Amino acid sequence: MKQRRSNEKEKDFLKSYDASKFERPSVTADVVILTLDESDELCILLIKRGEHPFRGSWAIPGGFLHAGEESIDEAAARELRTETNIDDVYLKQLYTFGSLGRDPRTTVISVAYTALVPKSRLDIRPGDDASDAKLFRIKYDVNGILFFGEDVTISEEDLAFDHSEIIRMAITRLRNRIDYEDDAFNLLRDREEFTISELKRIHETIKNRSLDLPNFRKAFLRDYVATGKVTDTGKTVISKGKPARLYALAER
Amino acid sequence: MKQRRSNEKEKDFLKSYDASKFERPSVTADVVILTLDESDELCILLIKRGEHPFRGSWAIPGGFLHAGEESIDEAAARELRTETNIDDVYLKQLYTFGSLGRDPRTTVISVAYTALVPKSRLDIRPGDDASDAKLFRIKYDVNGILFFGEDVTISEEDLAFDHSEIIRMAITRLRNRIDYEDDAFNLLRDREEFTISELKRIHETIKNRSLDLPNFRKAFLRDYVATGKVTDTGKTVISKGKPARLYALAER
DNA sequence: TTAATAGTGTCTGTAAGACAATATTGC
DNA sequence: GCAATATTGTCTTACAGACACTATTAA
Repeated sequence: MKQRRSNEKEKDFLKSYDASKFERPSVTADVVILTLDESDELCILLIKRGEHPFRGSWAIPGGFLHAGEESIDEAAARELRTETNIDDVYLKQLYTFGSLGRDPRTTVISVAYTALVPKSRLDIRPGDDASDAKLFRIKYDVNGILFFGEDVTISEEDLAFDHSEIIRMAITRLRNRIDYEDDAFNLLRDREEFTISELKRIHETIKNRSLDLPNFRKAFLRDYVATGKVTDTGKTVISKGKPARLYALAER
Repeated sequence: MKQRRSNEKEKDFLKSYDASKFERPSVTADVVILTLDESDELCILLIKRGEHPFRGSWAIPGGFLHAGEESIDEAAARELRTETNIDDVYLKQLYTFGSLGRDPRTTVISVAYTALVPKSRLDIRPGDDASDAKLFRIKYDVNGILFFGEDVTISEEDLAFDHSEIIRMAITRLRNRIDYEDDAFNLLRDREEFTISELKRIHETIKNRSLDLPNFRKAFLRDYVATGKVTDTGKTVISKGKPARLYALAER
């Protein structure tokens, strides 16, 4: 026991003094990129891995931290940019995943981020380590989440690594945040003007349940219009019934 | 080895294939260990660093991940055990800090955790990399947080690395969680039985503001007693005024 | 008795949710 | 006119907070 303790001690000393002498884990920044399609359904960007491990499996985009050259937040932004050509959107750290064996190669610590992106700004292109990149519609099933691509449908178990866990956490977090943060607007920021019904539909998508329009409207007027976060444009738009009033994000 | 198509591509390939050829960051698990003292004031365990960098400065306990031997959660638990001889308490991941230059040596990614511990279970002993370890009372000041030790008082700026930021985030998170999670009980779990006033005082400490006892009581009865999480022992305890009823955590 | 603490009751304002009723458009 | 959608209004319930009031102990 004593002996073991002094071994420990030397290891710690050397580690803090010259960390390069010791095995270090790899660190990746992985990004759950969410958007809404034309029907206001929730979509996620997945890439098809071009390299081992999990070559050929779908995964969320991510890549190794360029240690010394960038912060972990910058690594996440770089991954987002690489995959979608987007800068400057909602991008927040989600959680860090570091179970043993989550990567079959070696110890990989994955710092996961969530990005909320207006679809119109997406310019999808597979990064160097991917053979394909696609948007998938997210649907819920008794067995979990299904991902509907244009020509493929995959389930949670098909995803590489523990990415299904990461995605589930991202969706849960978004659901919990949407009531008291302005996240929904980040998903539609390209839409200059919008109606209450449109915003309600987005909330319904994220929460995966239907909402009462009169009550939603009441809360919207109280929390966004009365507080000045959103302004009434005075304009209306006509679709099938009574014209709806158009609102817009207030200037900042 | 593949043909060189672009520097980026080759870099990525090698990184994913043989990550040891590339510079990796060091990863640490750091733990904000919080407890309450006899006066129900919030305290934090800080260690005095015995090694460079920041040798001699106070810091939260932490250490390098033993890559391949433990998960990041296990590393945090190990750090907690090393410093306090405690296992099996509230220990949750807080946030991951990975700014450039947060450690002067090299890139260090720090996965921070929060531990809530009953003081009676604390058995403080400096780890191998520390020359001292002490509890400090947390006090708020116009300039930030002050830490009162038995014979030292330090301020946020005296802390090593970005540990003041980590501590502030831990306290903020605890404050936001205490209303809808049962965290407060984890800070007093050794106290078998407790009165409503005692629990209220803990909430006041964490929120750093005074609460109304009748209203606190109402919420306590509704959220804890009526739901069965806490049982009324039927006993009372006398101090200075009317005897107070004793409650206890329900058996699990 | 008084001081101190515990506990009860009441009132107000606000928010969530169910849902009825009305308004304005295209057809 | 009718169907569809938007908007307004009403009612109930729940919770937060302020605060008056009562209860029970020690000294």
